[in-house]
Amino acid sequence: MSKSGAKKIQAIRGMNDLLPSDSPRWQFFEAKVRTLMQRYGFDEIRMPIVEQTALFARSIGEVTDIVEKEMYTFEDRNGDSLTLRPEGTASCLRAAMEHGLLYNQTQRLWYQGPMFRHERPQKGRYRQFHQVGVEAYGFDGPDIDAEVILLSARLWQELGLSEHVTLELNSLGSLEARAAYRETLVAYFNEHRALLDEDSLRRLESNPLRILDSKNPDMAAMLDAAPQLLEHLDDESREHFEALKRMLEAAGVQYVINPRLVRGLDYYSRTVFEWTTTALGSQGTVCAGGRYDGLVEQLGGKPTPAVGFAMGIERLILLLDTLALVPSEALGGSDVYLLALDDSATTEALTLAERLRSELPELALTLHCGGGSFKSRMKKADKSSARIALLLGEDEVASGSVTVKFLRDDREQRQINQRELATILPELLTR
RNA sequence: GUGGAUGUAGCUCAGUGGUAGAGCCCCGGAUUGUGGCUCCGGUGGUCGUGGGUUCGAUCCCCAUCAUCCACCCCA
Repeated sequence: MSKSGAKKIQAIRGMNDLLPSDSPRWQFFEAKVRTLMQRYGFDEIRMPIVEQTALFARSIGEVTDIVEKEMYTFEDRNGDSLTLRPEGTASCLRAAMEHGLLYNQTQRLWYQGPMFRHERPQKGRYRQFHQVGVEAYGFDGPDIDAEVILLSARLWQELGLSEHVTLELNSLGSLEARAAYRETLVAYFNEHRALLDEDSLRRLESNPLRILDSKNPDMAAMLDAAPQLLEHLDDESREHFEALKRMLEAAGVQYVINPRLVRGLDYYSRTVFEWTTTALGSQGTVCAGGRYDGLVEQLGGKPTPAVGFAMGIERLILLLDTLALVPSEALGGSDVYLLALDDSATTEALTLAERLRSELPELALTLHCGGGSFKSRMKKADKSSARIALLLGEDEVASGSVTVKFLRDDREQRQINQRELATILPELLTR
């Protein structure tokens, strides 16, 4: 509260602080992801948050909502148009191409970090949000499609989410087949123009496939009778899709074919998929991706097949939270709280803490700082997650010992020689 | 960009046209070196911001900002 009356500065709308009480679940999630990627042979890549605006315009599609109205775009001091990345696929591909990672070789990459889209925030949707992305380059068969889907399925399993998410699957066909289907569809919609709502009329120009996704009940019958994407696939895409389905079945992964699953970004072709949940309100997609075989060429590289997906970390954490799936032992905190009984032993407490940290590198020890009454020091020990409090008073200093008090178990406290602490403390903590 | 709801203590929320309260939290004490339970006391708010009506507004009116939810779109 300032007396000056100056306006409070707050965080930008839709950009959230991650508070100390939140970060343990993020770390829990991130640790799961990191080891999983390693187990599947995917290597981490890190890209800048800012790119040339043209990268996104050329990859995501000029007429998509993201590019048209959701990007944080600004001019650099030298007049270049720069953009805060709205997604990771384009950046990842740019980096891989720029450093020759696609030259005569395949790549399996993953990344994690903030993305930016200027949308109205709501539950599970923020202007700065975080994604984990997975991209595989140079594989054209359905095995890699299955592999990345299985990777995601295993993550749900490890997080305890399997029962709460559904895999939706579709194929968009080759870019040529998709373009042909698009014309058929536009012709159909034009025949039934009178039934289209305002949004759909707009999409008829921009992205007619998305009309299939409409939730408007008045259009349901007309949409049901519309030409089906899956019936207009080219033979190669059809075989690819059938093979993928067989592989998923062999691996025991359940899926639902959703012929209206289209994905919003222009670069997708063939396989597209989404993992959805009903537990998060209207932002039900927690992970989505697919194939984008044409994108490398579109960005000026040699034709290179590619497949990938991105998951929304906020949404997944929200889901873990609502389902109470973050184990309490993952919540971190200290093992031991070391306190001087009064100010006379402050220095001894400090040096003892340092000695223990040298002798027991695995130990999480919080040293009481800031004085206060003995009672308040004990209260802080209690508030901490520590199972053991180490007390250091005049008597202990005089005898070179420390009092060990158990804060969570019904055990007698005891006095231990400071020199024996490093060997005894780990035992006391495991029992 | 559109619609709806909500802004009172650090948090969760009551409340009234006569300048505010509870619970939790925090601090101190009951208990000179022993936390959690209990009891007592205390700190903390220009009632989102700006304007209007009024003798007087936290309350009524207008505007604005923010948050949440939904639409759109997306992870």
